[in-house]
Amino acid sequence: MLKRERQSFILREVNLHNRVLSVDLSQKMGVSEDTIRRDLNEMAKNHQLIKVHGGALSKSFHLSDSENLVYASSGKKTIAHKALSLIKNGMFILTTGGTTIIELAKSLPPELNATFITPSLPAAYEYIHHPYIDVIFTGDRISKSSKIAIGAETVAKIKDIRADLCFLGINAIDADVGITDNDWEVVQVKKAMIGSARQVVALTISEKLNSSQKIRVCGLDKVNVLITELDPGDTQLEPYRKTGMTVL
Amino acid sequence: MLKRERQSFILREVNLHNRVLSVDLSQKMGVSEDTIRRDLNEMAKNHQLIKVHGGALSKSFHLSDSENLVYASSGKKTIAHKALSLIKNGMFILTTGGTTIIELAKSLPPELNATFITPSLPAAYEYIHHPYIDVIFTGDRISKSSKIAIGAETVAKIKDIRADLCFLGINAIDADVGITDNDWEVVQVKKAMIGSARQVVALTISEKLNSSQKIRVCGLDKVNVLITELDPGDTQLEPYRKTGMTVL
DNA sequence: CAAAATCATGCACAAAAATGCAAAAACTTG
DNA sequence: CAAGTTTTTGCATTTTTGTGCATGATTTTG
Repeated sequence: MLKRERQSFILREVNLHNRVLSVDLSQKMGVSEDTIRRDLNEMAKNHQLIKVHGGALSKSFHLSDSENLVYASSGKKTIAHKALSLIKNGMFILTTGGTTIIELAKSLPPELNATFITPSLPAAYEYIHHPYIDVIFTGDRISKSSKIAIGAETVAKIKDIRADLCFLGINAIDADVGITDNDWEVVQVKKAMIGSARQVVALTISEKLNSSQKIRVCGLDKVNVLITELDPGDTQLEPYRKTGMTVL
Repeated sequence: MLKRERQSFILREVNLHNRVLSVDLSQKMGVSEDTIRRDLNEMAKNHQLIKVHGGALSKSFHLSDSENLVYASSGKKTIAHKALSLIKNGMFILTTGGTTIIELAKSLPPELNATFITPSLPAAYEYIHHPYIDVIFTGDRISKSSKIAIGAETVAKIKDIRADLCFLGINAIDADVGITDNDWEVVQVKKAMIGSARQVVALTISEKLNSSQKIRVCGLDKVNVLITELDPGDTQLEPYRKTGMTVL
């Protein structure tokens, strides 16, 4: 059994049962527990599941608000603040989900009047609490792990839209490889969003710069603006500035 | 049971009941009280709950000035509890939004495995946090006032469904007039939901009995079950029992 | 204040994880 | 396809983590 096969089996298993034990997996596939542990650690780093002592839990398992809160912190606030400058009244704006985008949603000024379109349930939930913003939620079936709507209908609906702006919360970005992610369905949705917007804005904390995942979302040529918590002149951003995109 | 699972269960339990006793938890999960104590201490350090002698309290219990809130929602908790008895594994369940339904969503047992279909954004947001439940959100444009999806597409989507159960959070009910509401668009959606379910369950606090609004949703002949916080034998419910519906 | 319940602490033991290392498998590349 | 390189895997060893139990301290309650 190849590593890839094994990992995709693990992913199926964990999403099906919501939890797996290293011992069980080791036995089921006839490899040592060490190997399973290494797989689980790798998959945890790719945000495919949550590693815990003794096994792993599905991403949809709700816990660690504290971790999320700590993790969000000031960097994401800085990013949100920079992103706000791009938003004008009357705009149609596509957004993904993700903690950075949620932070942005929470920072929207109360007098803003715009239409937000998103496949992310948590994002929609934030937007709906805003006094003026119109919210359009695309699609019906909602993926538990990513909490966004996925599938053909969502993609089709997004393709019917011509938005002014697309805010993309991203998982990994690299000057050569471009933007990558690790969930095929999510990538399909993101691709559709990129195709439907006049201007694409990528938001990310600097930690994710120069990293890459298994599935490609798009090349950097599609990205018009990159926003991180760093100073735009920071050397880490040099390779991205060179591609001609705006760096904020 | 893994440590994280246990803690997640505790969190759910404490948020649901506002307080937990170490002894109960220890028994429910078959671990020693020491372990529970250690969990509670750890969770307290992470600000997930408040540790007290003998158990723990919910954070929200302490934050919001309790008394009023708890009493106001205690009726709804009773209703939610009664409604739970109608839900079986594997069911397809349509629900509206509204505070009563949200209370129900929060009370769903963690091991439940069912599909919930709703046009309500807050309801979907609750369902998605549950470990097993599948969530389908109907429709795209979301009305700000009611926070539910409205319009032709939503109605069309609901009409394509054959659900086992429809939980209807209602605004006004009267033995003669039936169920009424005050938002035309919302009524259209509710009508579609009633038409798409094998069994219709109306949930309401007794306060709304014998009242009516401007727009009619349906007659009582369409309602199979009525749930209030009152005892089923209460005289206030007499007129409804007479129509032949089940009163819980 | 005294009995009962609850808690903190240290300890023991088992399960799981990290680490370093060598063998095996999978891939490059000429 | 064969030799060399990289990746993957299993094993032995050490460390860490999770759990229960005993003991004595502390808090609650009647």
